[in-house]
Amino acid sequence: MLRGNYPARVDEKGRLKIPSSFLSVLKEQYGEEFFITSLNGQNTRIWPLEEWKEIEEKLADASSSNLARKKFLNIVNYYGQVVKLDKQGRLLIPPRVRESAEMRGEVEVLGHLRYLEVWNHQRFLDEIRKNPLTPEDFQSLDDIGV
Amino acid sequence: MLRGNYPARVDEKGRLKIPSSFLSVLKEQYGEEFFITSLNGQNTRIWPLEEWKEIEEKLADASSSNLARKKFLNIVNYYGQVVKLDKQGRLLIPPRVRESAEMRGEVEVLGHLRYLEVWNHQRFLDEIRKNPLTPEDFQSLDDIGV
DNA sequence: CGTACAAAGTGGGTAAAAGTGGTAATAAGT
DNA sequence: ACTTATTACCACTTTTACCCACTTTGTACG
Repeated sequence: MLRGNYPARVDEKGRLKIPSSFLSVLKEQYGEEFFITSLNGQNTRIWPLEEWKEIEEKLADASSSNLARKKFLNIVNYYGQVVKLDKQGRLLIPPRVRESAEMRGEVEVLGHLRYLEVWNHQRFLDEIRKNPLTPEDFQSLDDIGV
Repeated sequence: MLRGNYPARVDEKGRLKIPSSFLSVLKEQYGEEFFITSLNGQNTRIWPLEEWKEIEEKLADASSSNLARKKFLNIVNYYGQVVKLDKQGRLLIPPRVRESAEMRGEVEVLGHLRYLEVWNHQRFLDEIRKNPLTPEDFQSLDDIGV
């Protein structure tokens, strides 16, 4: 499982070094292949290919007339590419995502259990400042039992 | 399986270079022949001929009075042609499709597991801009289990 | 507290592959 | 038979993936 947050950087060639704490888990539990995409152009999602295949299967089962499904596939497919790790444990961020999600320089790599989410550092800061946890959120979390 | 998106271009002769990541899969898993058509005149579908034959068989089983089947065959046959890869891994887009789906200059080649979908770059952008994922969509995807 | 060793992270060069455009040859149509 | 259109082939340019080497950071031990 992928947890926590590690800073990292994307070099000029668009390569993202996966922090070694994530890397060891990923290599061991999954393979060397990943599906890199974005749901909104704001940040990047990195799924181990195996996890992504499961999602594909679930989507295949859903009605093909489901509008949300169609949109989701369009967007995710638009940004997405299958990428392999290089020997130094880096992933090449596809150009589309790189540009749209501003994947250069300092970034944050967040573990979301089955996938990683990558944010431009500055954008991430702005985001959490704009959206602090509200009393309603705490209520909602409380309901779940957290 | 065909996944993700690679930009490509259609040259003045109407030839589409299949991005090499797709090409290797296609050549290996299928042959050199493809059925190129469109379902709506807006974008292009490229089926490996083998996959297309399977679809034809399914259609053959369906009742010949089925109206949807009739319409589908009409449209698909109107646009469709069988095309072979050239030595450089390019496919000549049939003129009708080329014109109707605006297959010139920059295009997006999207992997849909068993076939490819090709969009005019600008048209595709307009499409996803018009249809962003809403909170309701996320709810709906959540229901599917994604 | 400092030094040395190991691990993690960074940068860049190069060979191979991918992409592009053009030309020649063949076929088709008038 | 000549012109035009189509298909196949060839050669050049650009890009990318891979590999190697250096730098920095963290850690352990003297």
